[in-house]
Amino acid sequence: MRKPQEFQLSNPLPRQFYTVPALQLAFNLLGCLLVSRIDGMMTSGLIVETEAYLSTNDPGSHTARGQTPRTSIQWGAGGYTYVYLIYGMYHCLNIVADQKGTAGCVLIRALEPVHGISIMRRRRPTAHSKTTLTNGPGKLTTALGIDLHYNAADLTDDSLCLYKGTTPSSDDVTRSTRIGLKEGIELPYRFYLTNNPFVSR
DNA sequence: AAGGGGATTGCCT
DNA sequence: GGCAATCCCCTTA
Repeated sequence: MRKPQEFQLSNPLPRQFYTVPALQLAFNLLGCLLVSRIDGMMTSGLIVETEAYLSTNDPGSHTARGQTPRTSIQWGAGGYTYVYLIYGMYHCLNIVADQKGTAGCVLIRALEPVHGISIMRRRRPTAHSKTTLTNGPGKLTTALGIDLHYNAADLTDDSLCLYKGTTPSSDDVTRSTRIGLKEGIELPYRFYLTNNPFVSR
């Protein structure tokens, strides 16, 4: 478990970090520190689980049937958020990948809490352990205070941004199929830190 | 431990 | 009008 003071919180990751293909970004995001400065409260966590959603040849992606108002942010440059409401009550945070003109994004599925753990507990009173605070895509957005207001946010600003955290070696990363989809279930586009206790179930 | 059902709403056909 | 990249609670073993 990493302590908050171990992390350098100047110089958010730059645009060029994000303007790479979604599969590459999904891998590179593991170990990065995601910081939220929302409603005057700072919370953060290390990214331990991601899923890539591609622009084409990916029936599981929201962009599979072309551009719609909701998904239009994905055709812009990488480094913006794509936040959507799911099942009427939860939000999912994605990070747009690739250059302008190409869709593709990475779903953040789980975090290891670092900063503002007491704030996260207040936002998620049903979580009765540190693990269940952020071990799922809907849980972590609630814990960090992210909703539709933070769709299309620029991650090079600082209300939501990323910092260099730990850099896992490829030996520490497991690749598998994605979770919860009806289509594209056979594609191995999920990445997580092997044996990390904060990965979703 | 595992599985089923209900909650709830913006977006797309 | 019918989903949907989820979570939580309740039941059964």
